Amino acid sequence: MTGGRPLPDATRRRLELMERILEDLEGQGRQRVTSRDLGRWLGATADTIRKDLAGTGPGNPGAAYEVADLRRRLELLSGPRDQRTVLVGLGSLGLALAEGPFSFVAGFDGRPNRLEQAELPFPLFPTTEIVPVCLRMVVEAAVLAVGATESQRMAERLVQAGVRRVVNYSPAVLRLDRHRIEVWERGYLV
Amino acid sequence: MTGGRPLPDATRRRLELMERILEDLEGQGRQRVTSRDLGRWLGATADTIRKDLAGTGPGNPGAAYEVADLRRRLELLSGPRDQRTVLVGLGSLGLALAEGPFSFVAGFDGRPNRLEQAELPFPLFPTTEIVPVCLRMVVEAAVLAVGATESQRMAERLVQAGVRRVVNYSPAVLRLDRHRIEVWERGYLV
DNA sequence: TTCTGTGAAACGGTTCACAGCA
DNA sequence: TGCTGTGAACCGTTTCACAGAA
Repeated sequence: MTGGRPLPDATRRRLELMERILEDLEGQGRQRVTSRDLGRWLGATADTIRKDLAGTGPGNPGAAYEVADLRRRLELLSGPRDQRTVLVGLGSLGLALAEGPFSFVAGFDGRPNRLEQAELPFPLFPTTEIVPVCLRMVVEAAVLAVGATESQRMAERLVQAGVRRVVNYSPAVLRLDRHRIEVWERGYLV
Repeated sequence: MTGGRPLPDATRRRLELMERILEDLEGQGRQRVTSRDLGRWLGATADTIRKDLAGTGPGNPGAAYEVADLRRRLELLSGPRDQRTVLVGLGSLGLALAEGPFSFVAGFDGRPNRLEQAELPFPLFPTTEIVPVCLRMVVEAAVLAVGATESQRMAERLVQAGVRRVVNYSPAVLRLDRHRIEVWERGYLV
């Protein structure tokens, strides 16, 4: 991957997960990983993993990959991972997600009392303000935690506001142009 | 797809989403959909959609697919969708998910007071009981809503109990054999 | 015209097979 | 022996091109 060769899609997905697995392994003090183990954890074969890593730098033939080393290689590829993300919906699910691993830059809810009562480390706005606020803040991603009846409308507003990625925790499927917007459906198992 | 021809993997994934989209469209009283629209909503081209549907039955060349009809076709393919699912972790996130679109057959938490206090429509057990309870109940899927430090251990217990699908809402990545277990990572955006 | 249906070609990704290093 | 690296074959999926129906 010396030049700016575009990573295959499937590879990119695996590499992103791999990065977090390596983080975890390093935190546990583990020094090496084989392509075989990585393959198991990523749902791929060892061959595929080695291909994914092809060109990112030399490994240790005969030994195994050095965790810290491998991590450094991937960091170069992945670039900055944090995205400016907003939370839409401050019900019990939304509030629970607010504590989670996301770091939100703003929150929205349609109910005025929610906006006053919630104690969150980011500014809150009514959902009618989604478009102007997201445009001003240059928001890239959104987490949707609203009811089934509102999700589609809220999602459309987010798209209108230039959001490129939506993680949908609402119980309804979103009908968005998935050629332009990346949608992750979260509500159901299947 | 007349015989029991195995559906391509990519196709199956799209069909599952499509089924829920059709449900929604029918609920809104919409009568027809084109392969082009479905493609947009599913992140594929119209060609691909038509190929996915190839052999499931006749469409209406010149007109478009009839929503109700298409839905009936897919139901035959998909079979029963509900799975026996358990919820692990009864913190704020777990409790919020308990209200959500899942229908759980049991819940687990490591803290005895949580088991007493929570008012949920399914039986609760300490996490030490995961293996026997899940085996007895023939559980197929689990939703993990515990902290980063516990998730790996809980996941391993679930696997030991025969669970085949884990939806991970914890902030840590799971290291499981994804050849055998289907894992959905939910914690992070990427 | 606008739609679906469908072989055939093209593409992308995985697996194979084997070379090379510890 | 156990590991990585990599061209080549293989296979699943998508795209193309066009036939046919409303």
